[in-house]
Amino acid sequence: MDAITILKILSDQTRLRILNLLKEDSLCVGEIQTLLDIKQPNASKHLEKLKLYELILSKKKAQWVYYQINLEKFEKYKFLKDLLFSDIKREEIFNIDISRLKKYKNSDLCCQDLKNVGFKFDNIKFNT
Amino acid sequence: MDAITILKILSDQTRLRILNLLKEDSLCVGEIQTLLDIKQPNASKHLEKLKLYELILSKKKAQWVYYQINLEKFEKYKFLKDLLFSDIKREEIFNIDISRLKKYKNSDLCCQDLKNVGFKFDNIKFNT
DNA sequence: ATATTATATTCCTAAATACTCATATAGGAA
DNA sequence: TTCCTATATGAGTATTTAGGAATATAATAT
Repeated sequence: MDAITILKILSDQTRLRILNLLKEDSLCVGEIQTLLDIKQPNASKHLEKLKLYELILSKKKAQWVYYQINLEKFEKYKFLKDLLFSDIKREEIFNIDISRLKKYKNSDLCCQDLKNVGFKFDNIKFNT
Repeated sequence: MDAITILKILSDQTRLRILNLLKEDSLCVGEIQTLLDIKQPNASKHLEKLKLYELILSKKKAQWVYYQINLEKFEKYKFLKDLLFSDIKREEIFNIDISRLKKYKNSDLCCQDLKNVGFKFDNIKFNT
């Protein structure tokens, strides 16, 4: 696995948004799909690619598949840390995604609820 | 200019090889073309792209155009430093390119000579 | 069993892009 | 001027790839 391959994987906005979320927390496909407001097959395919090149790991729990960052890769390729934990923080889209993630985590919604709410999520007021 | 754009620019082996050379020294098109053993229009186009996104700067001297790293970008995007000065050093192709560059710099060849020698450069013994 | 939900996969299309060849531009030398 | 060299640009091609729609697989629930 060389640097070029990793750069190619990263140079897609959807995948970078996914990694940006996963660096905060482990998430299942449906959560990612809703938080980023993308189609399910699209989310699944990007996750497959990220997993194929070992940037993320997966764990199946019942019918859900949870994905998480693979810290090993982040230790090997040092540029990944600066990129995800520092450089992209200046860009709005990644901050918005994190806000939505935090709003979700602070709510009492579960994965299924979130999927039902969909991208109307932003307009919901929570009592937490 | 966002991180994705920069990642797209970097996720091409030829461009990364060019940046790898330029991080060592300022070079003209013909030198890059020969050191990397690629066609002239190809070198020119990659350099144009790197320049368009301000990863490199150019300076014209007579009929030669010299390109150099744009350090400003490397200050702004911290991941660039780790990538170029640390992560890719583990990969053979980038080390070979640097070796050829050093061999050239230690010789008394100039840009024109190098172009004439072409990729037979590797077999030449220098008396320096 | 059937129904429902979560995720993955297949097929297709549209867009992006790296490369080559041929040519154009621009500068220097004779 | 003409010739030669350095670099840039244009046209054409081939490959890659992100995304959507439809479908398949897998697990749970009733």
